[in-house]
Amino acid sequence: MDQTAVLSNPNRLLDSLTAQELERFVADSDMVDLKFGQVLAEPGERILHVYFPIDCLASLIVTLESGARLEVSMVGNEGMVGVSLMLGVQESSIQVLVKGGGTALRMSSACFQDHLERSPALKKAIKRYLNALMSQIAQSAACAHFHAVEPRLARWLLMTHDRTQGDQLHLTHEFLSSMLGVRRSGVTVAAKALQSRGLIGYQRGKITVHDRPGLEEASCHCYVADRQIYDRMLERVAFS
Amino acid sequence: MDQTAVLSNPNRLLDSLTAQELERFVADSDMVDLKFGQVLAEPGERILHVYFPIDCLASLIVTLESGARLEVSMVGNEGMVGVSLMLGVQESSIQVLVKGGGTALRMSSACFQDHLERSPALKKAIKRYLNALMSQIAQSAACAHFHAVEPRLARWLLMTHDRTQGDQLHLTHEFLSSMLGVRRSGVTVAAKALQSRGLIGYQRGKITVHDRPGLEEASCHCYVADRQIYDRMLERVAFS
DNA sequence: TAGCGAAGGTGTGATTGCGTACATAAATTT
DNA sequence: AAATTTATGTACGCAATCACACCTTCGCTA
Repeated sequence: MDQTAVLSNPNRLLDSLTAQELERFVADSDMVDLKFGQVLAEPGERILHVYFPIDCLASLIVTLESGARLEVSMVGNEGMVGVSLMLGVQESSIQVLVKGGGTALRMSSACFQDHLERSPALKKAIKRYLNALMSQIAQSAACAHFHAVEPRLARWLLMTHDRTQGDQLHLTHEFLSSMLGVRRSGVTVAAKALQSRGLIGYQRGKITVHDRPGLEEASCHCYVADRQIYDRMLERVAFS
Repeated sequence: MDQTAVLSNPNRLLDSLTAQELERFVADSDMVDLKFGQVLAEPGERILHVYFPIDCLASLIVTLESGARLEVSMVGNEGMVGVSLMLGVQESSIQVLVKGGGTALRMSSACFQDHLERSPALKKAIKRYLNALMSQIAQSAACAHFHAVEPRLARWLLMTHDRTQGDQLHLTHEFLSSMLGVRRSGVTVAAKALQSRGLIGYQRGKITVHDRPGLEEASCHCYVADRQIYDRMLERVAFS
């Protein structure tokens, strides 16, 4: 993706920037290619860069002292990595992992903070995003606690699908299990159930979404709730 | 509690304010008495006031469409209710319930936003609080998902105890069950287990903490993790 | 002081997900 | 082509929790 493409279809948090602001923003950032598995932030470590996903996808993951892991949110081109800088906090409190390779705009922390001060539109967008993110994490907390693996898997696939181009996702059961916080074989069972109903197909780390409406049916209401959170956020940015 | 007492021992988010700032802040707010069960915010509804607990305690609660409820965070005098205003969002995304009666400083939303603009120290403190809150919600998500009822109950009691004066807590099993997101009888069993080990005592809605170190032993590591989150936040406020 | 409602104790069977273990199968390397 | 690694399928016993139900006890109020 070249500069032109970015300027015409950037990260959605940048939608409300004026052409000038956007141009400056892009000029001050690098277009980077992020690979699956890359770690963008580690709890307790300093945030050196912020990332605005364009067509990549990242996960926010909590790790307990037992080693158990759970994804609490995902970030696609509706969001950014490194929000806490906007709160004046230089260290990440959570791990951020690339789970879908692709491009992102990367900017140094200092530069980002500078842009925040200069552009009220950017600041406003990021603020709203932060609010959405928090709501979403809270929703995920309840979802992970109350809902069964199968609907959660369906939800997760939908959310991932929404944030990705194409219907193919590079995801092993092993990986999914650490996102959902369940055993690998638990994922296998749930995935088979979805597959047997024709909703998805998969083979060795490649999941294909076949029937979105069916998946929505199979997922918990949290999928809809979640979409609403981000839709409302983006609406407001647009109208403000 | 009178004005003088408040000025000498206010909510901890106000610690870093200068005497002048604090005086103005208090002058612009009301001292209110909050009762158990009072609702301070409802998802989707407008935030009319913000609250800075002095010796009361509130819960942030997510309710799913099924009616299932889960507490994702609690707010004592280390925090505030209505943070999203600092992000320019006027509606609460979560329910806030008073679970420990007491006093709080209440201020109108508009006035609060005004103070935020005027006082960099206040703004800084609230920002850091927001960051802590988000980390804490994420931690709670993993905790609720992975940990058993008994350690979670122990953790919950400790956290509540930390934010309350005295060792007596007004809490029925029914209420606890909706905080932890489990059945009422599940709480009964867990509470009995803690009681039989001499860690707590209770009778008809009154829980007494007998052995804090013992409770810490019985709770999951999340209690410590959580304390660290807020300790770090307050440290930084002090040094900044 | 009788009655009522709220709070707590207990039990039973069903279900979900865990821990573990082992088997198969597809890709990758040698 | 053989060996190895990675990914997936499956099974079994166990533990936690659920859903439901019923009983007891305490404290308030009429």
